[in-house]
Amino acid sequence: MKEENYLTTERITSQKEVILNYLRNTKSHPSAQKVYAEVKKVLPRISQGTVYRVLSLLNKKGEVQEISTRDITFYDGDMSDHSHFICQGCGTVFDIFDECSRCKIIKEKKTKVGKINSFRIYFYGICKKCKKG
Amino acid sequence: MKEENYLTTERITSQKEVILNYLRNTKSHPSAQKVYAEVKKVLPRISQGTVYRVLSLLNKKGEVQEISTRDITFYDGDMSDHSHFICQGCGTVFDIFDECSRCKIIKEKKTKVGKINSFRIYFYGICKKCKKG
DNA sequence: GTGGGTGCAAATACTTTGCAACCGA
DNA sequence: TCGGTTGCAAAGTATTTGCACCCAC
Repeated sequence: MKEENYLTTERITSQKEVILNYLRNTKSHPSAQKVYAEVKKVLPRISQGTVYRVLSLLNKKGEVQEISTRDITFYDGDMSDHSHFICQGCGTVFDIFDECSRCKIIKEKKTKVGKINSFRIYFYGICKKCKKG
Repeated sequence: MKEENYLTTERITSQKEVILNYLRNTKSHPSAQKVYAEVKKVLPRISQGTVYRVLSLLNKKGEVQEISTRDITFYDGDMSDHSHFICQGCGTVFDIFDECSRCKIIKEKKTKVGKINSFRIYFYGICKKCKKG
């Protein structure tokens, strides 16, 4: 009758280290496929399955965050307090460090959804570049 | 040399009408699969492809809106000004009519992303129910 | 040595698309 | 009639998973 995380010790492997290191040192928001391609340069034998499993694990641990768009899930190694703007045209993810005080209040107060201690804010729209073209 | 929407007239079909009617008259946020299942009760011969195509069309025309989560894209026939809260635990989409004045300002002013006339706001977190369980 | 992690490949699941038939204007 | 739309089925794509082997502790 094993519960989640019951009596298990997480093991540190080079795969995890390389993936986390890559996400911490990029300012882009790579997809799992992109992470796979990049990490493969360092660890040629790594598999897609491992990349997806490690990314999921890191997300659950709060070491990285997932940014899910219509088609692809992107990953961000920057866990500082910021929001994201996702362009519905080209799918690009932009960081928004411009903090919203009203949203800060919502974060700490009751909402119709219930009491929420922390959540992420996403903006969906059309970016400057796509608006032109 | 046909451009997008160049010299084409949109045709009104029962498929479109039934799908739009269904989305306008539900307060839930059904997935394409759910729309397919429900509409099939009225139009037994409708196909998944048609449902996806019509939903995509209605979204482009601004008659309904897509709400994309990690796994599934949901559809909302309510185009009034409101935001969404998406539970990362159970995937449920909640409406948030609690307007954020600061975000309203961002909507109309320049941001680091560029000048944005309209966009949607999404909150990702854990809902009350999932927090308990 | 033990059991969590990994590589590999097959399987999922949602969504898209090619094509011939269909039908609204 | 004309060409946008549909049904059907196959294909596409991101992601997940079963399993035997591997290796960090």
